[in-house]
Amino acid sequence: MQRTDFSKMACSIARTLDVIGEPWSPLILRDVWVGMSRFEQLQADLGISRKVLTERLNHLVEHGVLERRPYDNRPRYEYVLTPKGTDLVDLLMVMVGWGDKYLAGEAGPPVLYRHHACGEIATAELCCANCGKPMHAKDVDVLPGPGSAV
Amino acid sequence: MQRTDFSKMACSIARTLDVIGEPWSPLILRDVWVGMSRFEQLQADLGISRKVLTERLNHLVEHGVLERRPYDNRPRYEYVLTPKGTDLVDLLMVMVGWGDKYLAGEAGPPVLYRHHACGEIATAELCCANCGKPMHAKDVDVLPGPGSAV
DNA sequence: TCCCAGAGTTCCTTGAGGGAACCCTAGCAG
DNA sequence: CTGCTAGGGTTCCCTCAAGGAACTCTGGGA
Repeated sequence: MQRTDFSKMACSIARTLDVIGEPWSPLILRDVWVGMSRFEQLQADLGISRKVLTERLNHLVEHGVLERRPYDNRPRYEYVLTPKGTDLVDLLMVMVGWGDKYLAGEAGPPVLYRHHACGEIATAELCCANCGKPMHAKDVDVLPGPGSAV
Repeated sequence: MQRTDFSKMACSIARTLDVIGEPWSPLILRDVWVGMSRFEQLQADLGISRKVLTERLNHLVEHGVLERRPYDNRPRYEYVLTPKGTDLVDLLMVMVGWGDKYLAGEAGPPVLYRHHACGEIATAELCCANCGKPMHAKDVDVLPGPGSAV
């Protein structure tokens, strides 16, 4: 939890950060995405403190990003992405794209994506949902919306 | 700075978080993006501690995301996005998209984007750079790449 | 000469992250 | 029916980063 509460700001970035902006949260999501779903697995893979892992998982469950579900008669649980959480993977894919481009170095990208639709190894790009053309920082004007603070 | 150093992990998400994963960093980037470039402006708009703002700006400049440039004969500086930083705005736009969808509430989205190419208010979507079709979590297989730790 | 604004720096206090040890709940083996 | 084990957490203490307020430094301008 940040010291300053971002959730009250009139900004979707700040509100998103309130959900997954804490340290480790995106990495937990990544692991769950690629199939690592149990407490012990996550703790061992990330090397995160058990206390912090507990806090993060609870926070993500509270916000509807993960679902905690039993997988045994014994008190055993696994964490899976909800639809809301699955949509957050978009964010991870964009982070991967930027990291691959600027930080991967000589070794090249650690993971690759094969796109089902075309069968090729490909990267993700931001496009306009309306016209389908590329949509980056320089391709848009920013305008105040209905939920603006002003 | 997180206690645990993410920059050594063989993961582009972790390495990206090492650059902009600290609290406030994405919000600083957002402000710079929409034209707020000076220390006093940022401090007043965000309500961030001056000490932390200094740390964050230095960190972002060191990593080549922002450039610190003088704008007066007096020792006055402004911060502007580098091309590397401009590419990070993609990440912000995806965060905005997710926040708008799940967290905006009744008031609606705080900001809107007008896409130059089509002139319409639009949202950003992730597409395959190869075939141009939508590319979300369920549309890809994840494969180990050349920079994989294994 | 004094005042001012921008851009930091210094100092103190509090509380979150790291790490290790501990606990609790089934199953199962003897 | 006792003890062992594994998963999934709690508890505790220590350190260091975030908050916040006060202070500094630089170069105009009145």
